[in-house]
Amino acid sequence: MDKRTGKSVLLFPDAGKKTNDHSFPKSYRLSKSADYAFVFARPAKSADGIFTVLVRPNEIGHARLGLAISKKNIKTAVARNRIKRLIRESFRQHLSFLRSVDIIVLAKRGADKKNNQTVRRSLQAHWKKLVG
RNA sequence: AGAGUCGGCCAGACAGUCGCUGUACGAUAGCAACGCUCUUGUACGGAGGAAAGUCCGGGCUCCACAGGGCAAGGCGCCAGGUAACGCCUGGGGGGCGUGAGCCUACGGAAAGUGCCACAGAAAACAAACCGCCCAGCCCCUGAUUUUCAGGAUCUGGGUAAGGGUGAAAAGGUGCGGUAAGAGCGCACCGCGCUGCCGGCAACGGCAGUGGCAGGGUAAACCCCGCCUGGAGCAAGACCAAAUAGGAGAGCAGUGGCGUAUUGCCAUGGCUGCGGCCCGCAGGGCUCUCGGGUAGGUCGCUUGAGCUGCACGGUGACGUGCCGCCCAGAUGAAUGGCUGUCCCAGACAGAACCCGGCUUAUCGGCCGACUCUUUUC
Repeated sequence: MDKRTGKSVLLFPDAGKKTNDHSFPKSYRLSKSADYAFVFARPAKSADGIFTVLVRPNEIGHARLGLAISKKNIKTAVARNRIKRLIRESFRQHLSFLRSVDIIVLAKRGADKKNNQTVRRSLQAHWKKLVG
């Protein structure tokens, strides 16, 4: 695989460098059922064969991420963990690009069959479509 | 060298970089009585052998509980280990394998009940299809008749050797015996009983004795012995906003009693209808209290713990001493990217904690042992 291809996929050339913008503390996650209900009520949607992404603007001033990876769609705990980690990582790297929105990512059946690069590209497309 | 058996161990590695999470020590800010929270720095920890299935056994928590019995469920050769077990260790019986070894729900069928397809005469207080043997009536054949010999049908009786059916048909093989047969008799094997010996025991060995009891099935009911109260960390304890609801207290004023302050009694308060009063309808505001929801804190990881050594034990394991702290998340951390290397990385993710069992699993390493072949 070409080294340049891997890096050029990122939206920001400085992604991967040490910047405060790329930390991902607990306050940047949806942690209450009320937060989830807020997004599910009036979401903007974006979907492909891997994920369904729901977005709703919030008043907090930064983006927050919530995950809904069902046991029904992805069987083993190991596969669910992998998908969640990839989503969080992509969210973290695009945090300065994402504005003040609450995001919920739902994984579809078969998402665990895709490799890491495919998953990353899918997520970038979702961020662009919903926020850009 | 090949094939195999048993036991133990590992679970891609390294580097750079960006993150997540816990603890410790700091820094900044906020609330400010210890302290708590936000952000942040440094250091050190951060999934498994099965974390899985949730099939057993415990700890822990709450509820229930005088004692005993019944029911229900589980377990089932013997001894030991253990907190406990359906687990483990050692031993015995049975089965498989040339062997190292492996498998084994392995108590009771002379307490009772049920079931046993098909085949077969018969599947259970035994019975007799084809047979074999004996006797009798009548008939046939042979030698002159009686008589005798042979044969056939039928009748009565004996028999369980042989045939055939079946997973299984009142032990097996052999010799004797008999009309034919039969443990009828004998020898060996099997079985039962008795005694002695070995063993804690299961059980084994030896000797004597009985001709020999009687189908299978108890992961069918059942009998015998032993065990079991129920629910689970969403257990349980604590803090506790908003809203609704509950309990209590107070709230302008007016009149009376009282020397007076205080106090006591009555009325009454707020909203709507109404100009006002009466009246009717409804309960206002403030504070306090308790229950309790969202949410939060604890439970939450120091434990039947791990390592090493010594001792006891065949072993499971136990005892003692030195040392160690080895995940604790909670919309849920342990990862992303880049590079290098190789034998190319399987199954798979902690959720209160332990002990087991079962199931999934790429490959590799170590030790002990067995069989076969070759060489010396």
